[in-house]
Amino acid sequence: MGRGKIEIKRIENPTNRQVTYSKRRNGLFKKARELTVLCDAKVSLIMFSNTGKFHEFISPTTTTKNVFDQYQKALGIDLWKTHYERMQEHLRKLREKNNKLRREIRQRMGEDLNDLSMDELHGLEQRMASALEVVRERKYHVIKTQTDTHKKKVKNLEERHGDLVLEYEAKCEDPHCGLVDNDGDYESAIALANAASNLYAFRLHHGHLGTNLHHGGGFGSHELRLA
Amino acid sequence: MGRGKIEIKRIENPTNRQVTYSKRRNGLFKKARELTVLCDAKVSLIMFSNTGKFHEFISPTTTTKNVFDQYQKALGIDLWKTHYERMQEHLRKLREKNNKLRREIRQRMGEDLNDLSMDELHGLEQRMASALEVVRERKYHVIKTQTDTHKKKVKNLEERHGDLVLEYEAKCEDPHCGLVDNDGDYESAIALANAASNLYAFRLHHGHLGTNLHHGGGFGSHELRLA
DNA sequence: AACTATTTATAAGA
DNA sequence: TTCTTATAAATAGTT
Repeated sequence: MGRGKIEIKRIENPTNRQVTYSKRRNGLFKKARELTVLCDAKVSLIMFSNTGKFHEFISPTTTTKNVFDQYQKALGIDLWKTHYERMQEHLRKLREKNNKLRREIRQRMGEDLNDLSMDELHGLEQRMASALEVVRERKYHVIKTQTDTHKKKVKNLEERHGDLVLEYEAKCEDPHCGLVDNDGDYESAIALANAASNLYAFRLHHGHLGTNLHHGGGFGSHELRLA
Repeated sequence: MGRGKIEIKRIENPTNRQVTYSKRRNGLFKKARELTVLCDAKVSLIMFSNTGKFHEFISPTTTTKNVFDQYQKALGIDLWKTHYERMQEHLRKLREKNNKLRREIRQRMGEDLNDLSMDELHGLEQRMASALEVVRERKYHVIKTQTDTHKKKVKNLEERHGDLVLEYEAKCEDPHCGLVDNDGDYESAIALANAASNLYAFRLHHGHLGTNLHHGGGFGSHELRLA
């Protein structure tokens, strides 16, 4: 229909093709609209030109989603079925695993034991006992580490204290020491004395702790008290 | 285009409408096909007649699902978004919960303890210990129930045995008993004798078990051996 | 379903 | 793109 008849095959001239696309697209839309009105039908017409341009016609009495849902129902298929099903399967497996984990945990918390046979109970008990042992060992390790650190600090401080005391005594025996000779400054001597007495108190306090730690079984009793 | 011009409005005559629908539908399909070929375009044409009949045209170079995916991409929407999103959210939550459960269980199995503080370790230990106690009690309960059942069975059998023995002895003291009087049938006497001796063996065997169970501390030692 | 008189769509040109 | 117009195609009403 036009000045000349044309063969129905791809139009090679791009401009021509584009023009024809535009004209015929409008014709198609018009026909679709007419069909919708004349025959009370629902029409969905979606088009993509070869350049990717998108156009659509949808009957005013419906929506594209609606047509799609109806389309799938009419064909008895679900185009996103595999996608959904994979998700559902994933969900199902996760839920199952979750339930197993819950059960395991409940049993390890002392619940849900009624269904367990003697052997199962026995196995559970052994596993729990050995796990408990691991936890206790870990706790012991943490205590020991902390204590060792503490011990080192104390040792270090004691040494520094000893040095200070020696130094202090040396100073006192020194002929320059004492109130007779006031060449040294008074305040610094006071500070030194204070420092020494503070350190002594510190030594007493930590010495006590240290002694306790040196006795065998110290950790054991510690653990028992903490357990 | 036809013998007369028609107004574009719903055709009230159903037959007429149906005929027009059929004719124009074909025309639309033909035009869609021509557009596909001439302009190298992708066309999806879905139609539902007012009677619910479904027809579609789809360019041979694509699929309906494809057109729909492209359609959604072109519009930047996802018609099934909410559905998907709810599923994804569900999945995410389940996975999260799963991980928490795994961690809890691993810790109760004595793994993954390094990140735990002293207090956490202590709490875990206590929880595990008390759960272990529950499991042990349950096991004790199962043992006790089984043993009680057993005991009852033994008692029952012993009583029945006693009755049989009495009955048997009574029969032997009976004047009809013995080889002198052969009124009774020989085979049944043999059978009775066999039954009695079997029962005696049974009594000895189970009597031993029963004795063991009657002693105090039986359960305790039982438990220790099984633990 | 055909037929066909008419209307409508559109190819080519401007 | 849009308009024009000669011509091809579609189709309303009829058989």
